[in-house]
Amino acid sequence: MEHDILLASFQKFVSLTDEEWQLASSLVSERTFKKGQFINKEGEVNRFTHLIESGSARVFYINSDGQEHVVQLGIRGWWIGDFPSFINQTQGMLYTEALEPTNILAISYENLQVLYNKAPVFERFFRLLIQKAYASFQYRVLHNMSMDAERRYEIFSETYPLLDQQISQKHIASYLGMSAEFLSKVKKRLHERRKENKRIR
Amino acid sequence: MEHDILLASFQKFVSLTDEEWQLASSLVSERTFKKGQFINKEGEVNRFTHLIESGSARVFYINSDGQEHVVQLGIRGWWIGDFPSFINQTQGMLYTEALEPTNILAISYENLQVLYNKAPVFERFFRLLIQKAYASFQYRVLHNMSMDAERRYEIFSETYPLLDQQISQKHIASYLGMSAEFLSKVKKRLHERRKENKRIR
DNA sequence: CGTCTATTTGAATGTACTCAAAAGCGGTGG
DNA sequence: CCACCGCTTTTGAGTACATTCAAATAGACG
Repeated sequence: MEHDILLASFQKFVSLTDEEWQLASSLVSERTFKKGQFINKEGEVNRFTHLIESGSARVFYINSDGQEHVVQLGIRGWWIGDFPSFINQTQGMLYTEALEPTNILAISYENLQVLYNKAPVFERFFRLLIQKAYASFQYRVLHNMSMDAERRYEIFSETYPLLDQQISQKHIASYLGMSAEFLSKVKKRLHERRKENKRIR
Repeated sequence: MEHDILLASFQKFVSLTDEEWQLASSLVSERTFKKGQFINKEGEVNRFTHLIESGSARVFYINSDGQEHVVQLGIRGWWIGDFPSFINQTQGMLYTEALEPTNILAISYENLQVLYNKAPVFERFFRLLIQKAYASFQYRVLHNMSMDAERRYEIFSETYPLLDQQISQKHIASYLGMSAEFLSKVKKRLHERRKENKRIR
């Protein structure tokens, strides 16, 4: 089916009638990005919210010293972007970049208002999606604040094995709040520990 | 006026008719907490959202090692609590504690639904409030990720001088993601730097 | 195949933490 | 009103976790 990943995403939170699905489907556009291309940039108002159909992307922040900090990672099925900017239609602080050839389903802010007005079920869906994003973000921050680098990576790789496979360690390191070199060392320690455990058993 | 801090808070985002204000005012309850008393605890569903009328409070997280991490601080005029828990009516991860004798205006989740249904302007208000909370939280996390301890405190004390005055350094240190001892050293360094600058001028 | 980027590894460094002790401050009761 | 108690803040010494820099290796892409 066309846009089946979008339907699947909706169905995680709500159920739709055929008409509702047709409506949503008609208001969605498809966008294709090359590796390294920006989906949006700092200072822009994020006019679209994006669902990844294929490929992967990262959302990141550049601080005053020019350092990049990854805020969010996404692969097929994940909604990505600067939520606060999109929701509030305010200037964003973040960049979103395709990490490989990436296909995206996009809904514009205007079309989303149309959806809200014609079918309240979508208001419910996006409210839930945003609430979940907020809660996940909070959860992640609490984890980062309270665990050391090794446990952060351990939990990440168990929670998101697909991300861990598909996305380069450089970006995962930044997402986890450590340098790329240090993640390399962390992984080495973990591997050695696992070998130890095998021998003991 | 009764509950004037609540009216002031509403008026930051929306304007209300007399009827709307009467309605809201009637659905608000007042709650008083002693120093050290918990407004809500981890594992509970946060049934109320709270606006501080007087006093102060902190929202914090206890990790698996028993360490506390302050997520939010509030004084008069601030809404506090575990937003994700209240919005989603799910089990919270956070504690909220009064830091001194504290008076709070509370709206229950049920009363909030009544408000939403009778006067859509409140739906707009709380959507904006939550969006702002999310955006602020994101902003703060990006700051914490990308600045060292000294700049974090410098920006905090400039942005929230009232918090800096009213709340103990122990909790501010935790909010800023550093130990209380280290914040003490940071402040000392800043004072010395300011003396230096005076001499040079 | 060659170039460019990502990853690994090691050494030196640094920022912030822990622990311990002293000093300061505020509240309470005798 | 003063003395004491408990909590917060300050200070110093030692330490640990993670960073930076540099160089070597591996891997991806045209």
